[in-house]
Amino acid sequence: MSFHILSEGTGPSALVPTDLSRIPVSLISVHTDCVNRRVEGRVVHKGPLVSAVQDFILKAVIEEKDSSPHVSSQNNSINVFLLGALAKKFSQDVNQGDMILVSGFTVEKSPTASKDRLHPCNLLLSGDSACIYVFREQPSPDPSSLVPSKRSSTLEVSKAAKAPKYTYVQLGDLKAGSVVNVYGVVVFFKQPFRSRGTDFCSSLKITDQSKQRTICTIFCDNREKHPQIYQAGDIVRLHRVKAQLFDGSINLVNTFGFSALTFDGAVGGAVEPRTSSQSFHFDEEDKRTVEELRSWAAGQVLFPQNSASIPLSAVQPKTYFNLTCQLLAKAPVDSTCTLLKVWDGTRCPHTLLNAVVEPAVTEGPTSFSKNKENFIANVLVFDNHTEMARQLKPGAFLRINNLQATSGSSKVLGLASSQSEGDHLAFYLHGGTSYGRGIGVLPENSAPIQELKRVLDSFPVDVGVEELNDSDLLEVWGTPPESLESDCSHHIKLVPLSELKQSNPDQMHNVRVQLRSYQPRRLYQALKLFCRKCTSIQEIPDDELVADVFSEASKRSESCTPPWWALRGNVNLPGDSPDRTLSIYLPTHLVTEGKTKELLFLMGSTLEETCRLAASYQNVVPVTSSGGHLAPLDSSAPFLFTGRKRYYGCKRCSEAAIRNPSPDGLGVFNAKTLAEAFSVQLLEFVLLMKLEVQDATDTLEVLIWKDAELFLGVSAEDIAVNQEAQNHMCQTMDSLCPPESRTGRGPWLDLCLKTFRGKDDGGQDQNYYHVCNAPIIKNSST
DNA sequence: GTTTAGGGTTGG
Repeated sequence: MSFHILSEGTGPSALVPTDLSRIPVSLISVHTDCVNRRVEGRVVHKGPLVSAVQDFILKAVIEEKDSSPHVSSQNNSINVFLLGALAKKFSQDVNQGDMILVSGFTVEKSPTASKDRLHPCNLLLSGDSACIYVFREQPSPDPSSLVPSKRSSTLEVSKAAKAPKYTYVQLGDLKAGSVVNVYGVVVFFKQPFRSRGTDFCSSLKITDQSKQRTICTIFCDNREKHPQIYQAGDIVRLHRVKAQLFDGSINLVNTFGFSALTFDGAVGGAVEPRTSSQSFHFDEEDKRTVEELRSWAAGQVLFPQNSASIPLSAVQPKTYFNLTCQLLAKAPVDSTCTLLKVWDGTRCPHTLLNAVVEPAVTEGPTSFSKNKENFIANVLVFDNHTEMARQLKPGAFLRINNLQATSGSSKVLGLASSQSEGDHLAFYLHGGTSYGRGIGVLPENSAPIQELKRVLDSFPVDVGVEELNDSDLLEVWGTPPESLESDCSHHIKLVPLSELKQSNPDQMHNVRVQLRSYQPRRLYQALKLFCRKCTSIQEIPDDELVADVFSEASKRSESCTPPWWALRGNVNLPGDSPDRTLSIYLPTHLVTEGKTKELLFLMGSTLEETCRLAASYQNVVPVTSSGGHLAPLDSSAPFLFTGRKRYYGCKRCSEAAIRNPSPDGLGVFNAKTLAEAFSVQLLEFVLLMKLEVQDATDTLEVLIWKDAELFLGVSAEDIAVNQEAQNHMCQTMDSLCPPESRTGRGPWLDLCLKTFRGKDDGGQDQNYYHVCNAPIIKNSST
């Protein structure tokens, strides 16, 4: 790799490689032989430097001076992707408007050509052969970095090399009819709502140092394109809005080419633009403008106190308020009303309405621990807001504006309450958009949600997850399900083992026993994979087999055209093999958002390399190629690595394919969302053990499965990755079955056992015994 | 090359 800056009027032309033959941008195709070729053009767009493990990525667009009138201008502009150190140098030293010469590039098909209307190919610059020369009229601010040079004879440097410059109008200077760019502090806003036309409409009132308050009405066909206002005090930058006179005052409406950036309004905070725009201009001057607006606003009273959101603990009856909260569950009540169960980690001092709804129509948990129940607020959402409510996913973080706290007996049609009539606070989001009524989904990384999460994270975790029921278990052992009373309890009479053995199947018994031995002795072998769909229990593929799958896949892997939603790049492996470079694919939207650690598709790696990379990414999906497309590995291999965790799919129930994944309601990718996107039936870790127990009368082999986790006090998933959990499991088993004793010096255990009929290996009917709730440990015996 | 809304509370 090499990188040179030449300024006008100086420098040895010897530095410029004259042996490279120039290829016009318009003639570049994927079949172009790129050896000893050069491309020249002006940088018309310079993207942000994006870091991905050890590799940086930067996207730029260069435009070649129109060489022939027959060439359409769209073929004169081409995307250039720079990787590694070159991307970093480019980011530091190249400005929009510079002329550059590149060589040592490769050409690939541009997956975004139809969208960005640029050249059908991309140039890729990475590795040793890649080379960039930068020609600039003005000397660089740092003269020491310049090569003394005279103007190169191989290039013409045009005079007009200015990046587009935006000017901003103060709100006090708006003239009706003009299309302008403005900055302003948000003093009031309405979340996007469906208009009677084709678009969503949002409304904001902004102000600036001119003290003029201006209403902006934004029409966009989807919610994401609207300014992402989280709270009053946010700062917006609007490009291409039209000033209009209405009712004697000037307002602003978006017009063609509209784009919006929004910033948090807190003085001293990072100036980070939020936007759905793929590319936008943002420089030091913009940063200054935001900071000036912030400090100006800090000294003003711009909006009423109640514009802020208040915690549930501060809600007063008969008031309207704004709430920042997390959605826990939701259920439709009727065609005009939806119930949202939300919390913010604080407890409302007033008794809250406790709405009880049909579990069948509830999305999210249908019951909560008694303690948590006290923190949950029921929000009834009416009319136009139910459409938004329908799209919400439990877990999402919300900002609900203009909730009404109604005290007194509240009767909601079709909604049962577990409480007798009385004073209970109910929260209503009435229909309409007056006073900014509406629901907004806030991303997890937003300032209001970061604050909310600090409160929620300190809340004690609920115990008890959805568990497998007994019919699942019976199916696993191929036993026909029959009606079973599941009221296993430790209160029923103790039965000696000898008597138990004589009893009929499908019965529940309580026994008091000691643990004589258990299998597997190597406890990690107790770890299995369970498919909820086909209810099969499967072995975890061993590393040797998985390593083979990776090595086979690596042989088949060849660089392929990235799917439309992804970009291709390389990654240098950290550690001991500096020359090892692997192909990676990153979802484009993550790259443009700078979220390059969240999800990576990795090609051609070994198992060991995949594990190493998984340490620095949140989600690593190993891929190979098939017919020029990304494809998953054989399903014996984990389809996903997150940190030390590996996730497997069920061979029988998956139809795996690599597709564009969407994050969950919180904007994050996890095993569940990825499995869904790739049609992978996720396997769960479970523990399966055989215990040999004894009492004074007999010995018996029993199976323990779903309660093994309770028994051992660890989760199967933790056992899979966590040495501490494994140690804990060993210690527990040692204490229940002391290794020096084969005769029962361990504690007595009260177990509930269920008998069922199954087939043994030889196909013979046999009684099996299953531990069907968490054993109670009695005092140590002698 | 521009329809939609045009802040300000019925209440379930």
